[in-house]
Amino acid sequence: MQKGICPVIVSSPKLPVMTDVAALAGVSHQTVSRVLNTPELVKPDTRKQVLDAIEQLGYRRNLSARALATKRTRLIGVIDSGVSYFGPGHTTRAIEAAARSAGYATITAGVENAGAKPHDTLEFFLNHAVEGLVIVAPTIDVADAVRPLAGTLATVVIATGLDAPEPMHVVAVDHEQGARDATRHLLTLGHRAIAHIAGPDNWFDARARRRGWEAELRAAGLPVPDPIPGGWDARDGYAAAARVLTLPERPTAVFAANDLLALGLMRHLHEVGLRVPDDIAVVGYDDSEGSDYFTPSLTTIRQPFDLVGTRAMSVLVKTIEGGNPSNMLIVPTLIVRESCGAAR
Amino acid sequence: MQKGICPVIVSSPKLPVMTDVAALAGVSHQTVSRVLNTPELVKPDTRKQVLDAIEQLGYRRNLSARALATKRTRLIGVIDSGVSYFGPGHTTRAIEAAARSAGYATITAGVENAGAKPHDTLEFFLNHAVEGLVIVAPTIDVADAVRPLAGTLATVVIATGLDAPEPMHVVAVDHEQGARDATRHLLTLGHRAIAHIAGPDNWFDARARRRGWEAELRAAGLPVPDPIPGGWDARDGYAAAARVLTLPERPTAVFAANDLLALGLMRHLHEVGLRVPDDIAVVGYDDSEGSDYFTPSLTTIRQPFDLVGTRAMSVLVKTIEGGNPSNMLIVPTLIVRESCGAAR
DNA sequence: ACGTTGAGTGTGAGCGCTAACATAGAAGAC
DNA sequence: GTCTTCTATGTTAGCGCTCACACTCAACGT
Repeated sequence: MQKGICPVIVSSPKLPVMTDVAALAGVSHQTVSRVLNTPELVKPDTRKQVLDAIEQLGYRRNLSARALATKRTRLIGVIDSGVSYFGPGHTTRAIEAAARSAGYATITAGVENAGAKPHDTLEFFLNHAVEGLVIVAPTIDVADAVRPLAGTLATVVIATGLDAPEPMHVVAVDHEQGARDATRHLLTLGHRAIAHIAGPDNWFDARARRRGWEAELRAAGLPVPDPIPGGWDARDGYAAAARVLTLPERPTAVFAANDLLALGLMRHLHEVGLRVPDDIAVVGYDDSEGSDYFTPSLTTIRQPFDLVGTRAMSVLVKTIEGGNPSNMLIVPTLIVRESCGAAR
Repeated sequence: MQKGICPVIVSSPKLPVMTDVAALAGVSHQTVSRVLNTPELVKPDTRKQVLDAIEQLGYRRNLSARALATKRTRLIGVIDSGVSYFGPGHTTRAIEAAARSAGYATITAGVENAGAKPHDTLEFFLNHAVEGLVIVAPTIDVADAVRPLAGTLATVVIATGLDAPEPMHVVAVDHEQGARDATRHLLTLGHRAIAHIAGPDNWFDARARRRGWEAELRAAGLPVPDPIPGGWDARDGYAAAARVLTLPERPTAVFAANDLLALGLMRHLHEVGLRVPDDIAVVGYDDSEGSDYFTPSLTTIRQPFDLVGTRAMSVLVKTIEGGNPSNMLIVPTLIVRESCGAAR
């Protein structure tokens, strides 16, 4: 509540424009433009003159004018779930970094935010004339909303097992394989009754993990019980635990669709006096921060989030710039820790 | 490697522009502009004509042209740490949502990403002519890098205890108070030797939490030991545990600067056979996801991340649009759970 | 001597929008 | 009925950049 001089933001005298630079350097505005865009076409002496003038005036080019003239915004839209889950958050950051070094800026918007529908988010991006779209951690409805656009707008989806991937590009993390690895690990340890707590059924990732678990059980000639419906949160895992324990054939191991589910599950098991891994083995997914310090530390599946983000951008940029992006399946890795042991 | 028709992105016939809409509606382009910007100045009949034409053509206005003409980009830069910590991630999402409904788009960039220095990130935002800047979870060096700009660019920092806050605006979460609450809670339970595992010393938040702990101990007439240096990660908490246990006066309680530190600490205590809360009480900070399902569940301090984001945007928008933002101190709340009990 | 090349630079138009002003016509004042 | 006022709309000139093209001048071949 102090009284004082409020440093009002004075509208600066006038930002220098290209012709100002040109005048100072003694060249035409087009030469300045060339120095900025195709420096190799400008004689070194001239170039230096211009660069000095730019420096001296503190000139920055007006990207709006540039976008207007070139019809390219160099903007990329990133759609995420709007919830700060560990994995997607990580990937989004990697995308931003990769975009920036490729000369693009990202505008991010969460779907599910404040009741915003996927359609609104798309509308937002379209208004901003993004040149490409990355969809992180897609749900069915987001994918459906985006699909009609994918023919005209470069689009990359980060997901495995997307039905009808064309005309979207897919950067696939092989969650099905990750889930198989997790399940196989438990099989190798001698477990024969392995339950699964699933993620939200409208997420592609959750479905893929479920499919991997099913496939591996089937490959081992084991019956496949119904997965326990879950979500992504610890409380879902906690709630699912009760159902795990009342399954007709009491499982000796549980594969949870993410680490938080596993945490909630382990908490519940602890409360009812069951020990992990001695009584029930648990495997999570994501290698979330802290999972290595849970008690017991969590066996889990690690995804290379940075790589995923980098790949997504490289595919997107190639698509935008008319290349032919190669496909690549990113395989997550099993991290063995304390939460599973041999079956009794 | 399938051979097939690659659906090349055909450059669309031509996106409709304002004059196309005007022609169809039988008005001038300026009337179209008015319908979009100041609809109340247009006669309802005309307005409907125009709106119908817009609908029919699928017209979207070109924001680059608009920005060029108005000299306003309606872009806001968000600087975050570049690491997906729980709190900042949450806040960033809230900022995005709030910005969108205020008619702005956010471009986010992490500092610390891929060795990018704060200066580069700032350069990036300046090139994009952002109208405002929000700094989430600031470190000393980011604040220092931004300070010189704050006179000319609307800037909001989310932090308490920022030295020389002017001319930046500050949306303050009273972490000092939060830390005092945490510490007082332990004092009330009878603890007299309360250690602190601190966050990274170059984060304002970490410093504020430390100060709160110190202030509360001092107010209780207790000696203030040196805080144990930590970080934000579980492994830092784990490492700090060893130092906690070798403190001259063995603490009966520990206040950790965030939940992950607390988790790492508890893990270590568990390994050496100490029980929480019976042997040592622990309080965390942030109410991170999962902290309510740790074993034991973690007493912690919860911040209203969404509110913080919303407030930050409201202050920023007011600043941009020439208002006089009011200050407000956001107070976090203590969440009591299992990880602390009465001192022995 | 002449055209021919090509490297380096300049000129003018125009991207799609808004701001400022100009205009037309209806409504009201006297 | 004329003058003013107000409402609704049209006209013109940029915003700052890039594109397409025009130009200049040396170097070179014939």
